[in-house]
Amino acid sequence: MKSELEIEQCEVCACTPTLKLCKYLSQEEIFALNRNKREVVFRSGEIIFKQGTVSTHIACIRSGLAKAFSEGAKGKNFLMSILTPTEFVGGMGMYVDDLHHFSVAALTETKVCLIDVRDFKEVLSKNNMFCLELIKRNNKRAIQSLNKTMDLTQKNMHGRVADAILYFKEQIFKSSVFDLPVNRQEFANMVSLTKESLIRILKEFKESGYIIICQNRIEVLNVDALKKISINS
Amino acid sequence: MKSELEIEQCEVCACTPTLKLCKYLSQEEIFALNRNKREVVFRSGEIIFKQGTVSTHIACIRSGLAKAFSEGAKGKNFLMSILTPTEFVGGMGMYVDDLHHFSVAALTETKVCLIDVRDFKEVLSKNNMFCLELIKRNNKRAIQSLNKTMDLTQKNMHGRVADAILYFKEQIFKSSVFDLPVNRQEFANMVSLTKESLIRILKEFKESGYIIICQNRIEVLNVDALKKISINS
DNA sequence: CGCGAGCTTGACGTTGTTCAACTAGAGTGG
DNA sequence: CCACTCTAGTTGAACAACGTCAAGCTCGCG
Repeated sequence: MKSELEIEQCEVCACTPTLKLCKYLSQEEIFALNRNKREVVFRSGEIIFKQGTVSTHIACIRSGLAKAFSEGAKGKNFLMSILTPTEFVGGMGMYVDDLHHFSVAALTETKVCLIDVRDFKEVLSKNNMFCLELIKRNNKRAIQSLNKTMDLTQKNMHGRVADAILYFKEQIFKSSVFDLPVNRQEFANMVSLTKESLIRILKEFKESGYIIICQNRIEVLNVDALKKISINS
Repeated sequence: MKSELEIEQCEVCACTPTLKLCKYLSQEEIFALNRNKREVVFRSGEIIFKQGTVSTHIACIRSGLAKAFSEGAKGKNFLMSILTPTEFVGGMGMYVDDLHHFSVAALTETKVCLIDVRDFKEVLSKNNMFCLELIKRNNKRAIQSLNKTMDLTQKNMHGRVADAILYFKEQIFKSSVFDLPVNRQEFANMVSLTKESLIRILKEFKESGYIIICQNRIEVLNVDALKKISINS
């Protein structure tokens, strides 16, 4: 059984201001989402959702970092996004085939809340504002996804790598210095490159003085140069 | 004023079985959607929605063919999909920024119903099942979009062109013989290639006996070969 | 100390683009 | 009816971008 305190924390999880999905939920509905909820800690590297399996839960990242990635043919993976705390994930197959269409794995030790998709659907079916919030969130993701597809298909290597560095700096870590949570191969998978090409470009950026890179630590020195490369590529 | 007959037709437009978005709408709600609806015919080439403009309407394709395309930097366009009758389009910016995030243009003479997005939102805000149907449809599109991104970033030219031919054959025209509704440049934009590369590959497929191509008419002779190319690329 | 995984580098090969030239067909005006 | 032009399509040669392969490196760890 969960203690009162744990339920309190879980409300925070489901209703954090940055997510806003749940701002219109009643106490009763929050309780419904919490009913079968499991709080689980995944170690670095562990799979949270596996592409192709039945989607029984929605996950909310409580702490740590995770990656969402699509497993393509011949082991070619595409890293779609880095998931940070308070992000929801899962549910792309909801009302379609109830399958996971991509995989999610922990990049660091990651605590997630797993909400039963049936509870989620029940609240959706009764709370209209909750539906509208979900539509809004899905639309935001669709826009991002379209932009990413445009970038991947139209920009050259340099532009894509610059974009990824800026993504880590501005979206994920909100700091000019950060430790990459992915290895070179995974980084390359983010920008649809081979690891060799990625390494060469990181080296170029380093030699041009745009970044300092030492092991997995990156410091961005010249944001403007990277943005210029991103735009002109 | 619309005649009774026109309203009848419009109900068909909004509630056609293949769309299913409206199967849970009451007469009153259908009337609400129809209230400010405009039925408009666009000539081939005309813009229906322009990327970056305010999204005031949802369009439903009644007849003809249209293309949804994202306008990238330096005039590089990406043709996202061909829209056929009963498809809904627009609304990606709904509840986000109310802008169009891609353009839509008629490929042939195309009749569309333009539904005021405020009416659409009003029905959404009152009809839960309608919301759920929209979520379902958006999820389907998200899955397709993800698959397309994977194809574009991981398959080689031959695979992408084979996919596009099969897309026309199986999804759009449901026939082995069809007239391309796009020119070579637009076809190339679908598969993220230059028109020269596309032309060379079509020629190869022709010389291999997989297709007959004469002007804009394509006949698919060897589906299995194309599917094999698609998978192995 | 040796081992192994991830990282880095260089040489080379392939893929796909660019550029320029040419062709075919459709419209246009004399 | 014939030039003329304009656009879309096609082709080839040169080129750039990116991937592949193989080798060597680094560093943590047993």
